[in-house]
Amino acid sequence: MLTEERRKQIVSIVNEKKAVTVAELTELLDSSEATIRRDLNALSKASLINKVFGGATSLDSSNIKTTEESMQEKARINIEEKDSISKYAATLINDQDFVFIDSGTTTLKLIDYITNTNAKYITNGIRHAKKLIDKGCETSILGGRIKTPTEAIIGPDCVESISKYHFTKAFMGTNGIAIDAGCTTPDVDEALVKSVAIKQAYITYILADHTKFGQVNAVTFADISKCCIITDKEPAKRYLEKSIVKVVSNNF
Amino acid sequence: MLTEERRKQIVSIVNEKKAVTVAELTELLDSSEATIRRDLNALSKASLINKVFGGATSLDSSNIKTTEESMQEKARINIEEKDSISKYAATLINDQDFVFIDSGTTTLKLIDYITNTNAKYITNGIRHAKKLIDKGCETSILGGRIKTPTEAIIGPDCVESISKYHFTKAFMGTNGIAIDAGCTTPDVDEALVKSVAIKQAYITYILADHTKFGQVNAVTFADISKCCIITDKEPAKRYLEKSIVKVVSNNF
DNA sequence: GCATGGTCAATCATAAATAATCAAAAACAG
DNA sequence: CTGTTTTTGATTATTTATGATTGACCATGC
Repeated sequence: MLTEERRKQIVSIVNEKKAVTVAELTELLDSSEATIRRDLNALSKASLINKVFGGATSLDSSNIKTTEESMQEKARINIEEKDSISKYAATLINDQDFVFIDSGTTTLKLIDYITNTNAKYITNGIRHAKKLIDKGCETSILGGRIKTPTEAIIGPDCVESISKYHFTKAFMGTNGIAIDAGCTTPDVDEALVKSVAIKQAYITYILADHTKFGQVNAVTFADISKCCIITDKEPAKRYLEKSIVKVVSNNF
Repeated sequence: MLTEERRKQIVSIVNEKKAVTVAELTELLDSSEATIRRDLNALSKASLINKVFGGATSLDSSNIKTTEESMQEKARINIEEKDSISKYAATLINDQDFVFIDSGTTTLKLIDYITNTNAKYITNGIRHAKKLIDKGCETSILGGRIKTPTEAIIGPDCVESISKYHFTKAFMGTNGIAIDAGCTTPDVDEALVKSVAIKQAYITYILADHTKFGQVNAVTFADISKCCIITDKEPAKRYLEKSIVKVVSNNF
């Protein structure tokens, strides 16, 4: 088999399986370990695959895996709940919508379930933008300083440019929801961006699993009376009185 | 058999089988290896097939010249050259620099070699931003519409926000460099962003391997007299007279 | 501590592919 | 028919790809 032909096959296999070991490739392509290793080195150098210990992974999945600890750990918590919340939220997007997607893990999950490619999307998350593009959505990104470790775009430039847009729908994550404090987050700059985005949106959806209720963080970015909350378990009655709450069953 | 006739047959065979070895062709066309090789060289030069070690592959699977090649496919061309160019360019970044990094594959490679985390960076490439962040650099991103398939951020928002910045250094990729046409790219929107970025930069470096010289694309974004060109092979003398050219040896 | 199993880069010899060169054969113009 | 050009096949040295081997490295378990 031609070298180039084999390498193309490796790229296909890696992209399809997302992750593959050297041993699997030697088996599939009937080559020696040394050859496969050389191929992986070459393909990695050409930025066509991501070489890891023991094999290779596709570039897409690697982008997600390079996330810093904090985000990874966060994502592990309440996966089931976040999944159904995201799945439901995605159904709310219609054609012609101009959608703002906030940075954060819940909203990142939301993008996985988005099927509408007729709507237009704008986000302040680097990874969110990349994911939307990969799905074939018409995507814009806000400009500004990138904050580590959440990889959210923040700062005066960001706030200024949001003000020019008018969203039909905004999907926001939050660190806490409380009656008086409203929606809160620990970072001042992120809070500012969120609050301006909400101001520019016709409808705002807050995606929050049940653990977020009662939590209060440093800065408030939204009053709960002005948002629709999408969650997985019915919260205390006082929340239902003050805000519009949609409860999504776990097996939605 | 006529030479031309045989060559046409080779093209058909290659296109049909997608990949074929020299040995197979000698068998099928009843010619010597030397003849087949000569044919492959000629057909490759005429851009009718893709010559690889051991045989040939069809063009359609690897590169379509009609549209802009996707980022992935571009990345595998001239790896060594791009490597040494990027490596050198990275050494030009000092503390206190405010650096603009253009979207594109060469500049993406550049980021791999960046060691200075004291400088501040701003880019219009999604992947570029992510990579800079992962390296621990203070990074900003321009806002605007994201263009597929290059994943560059473009549009009026983008142009407007660049104008507020003043870069000490700008690193730009290009599709072509010519004496009269200057630096050119096939996309109008990308060209606009590039030209504004250059205007806001104190020094502009154009990263271009030797294959880019003499190429002209649809839109000009820079005059070569106003940029420093970093390349891998000494170009024609007329370029040296009109612009500042730094030639980086292959094993830099 | 030591051994073990797995991965990996470096090295080597072998095999294959290639470019360069040359001479013979074919096509062609005068 | 003669001299020239083109094409071809064979031969050569050079380059490239490959598989096997070695020792290094690291985590795991004894």
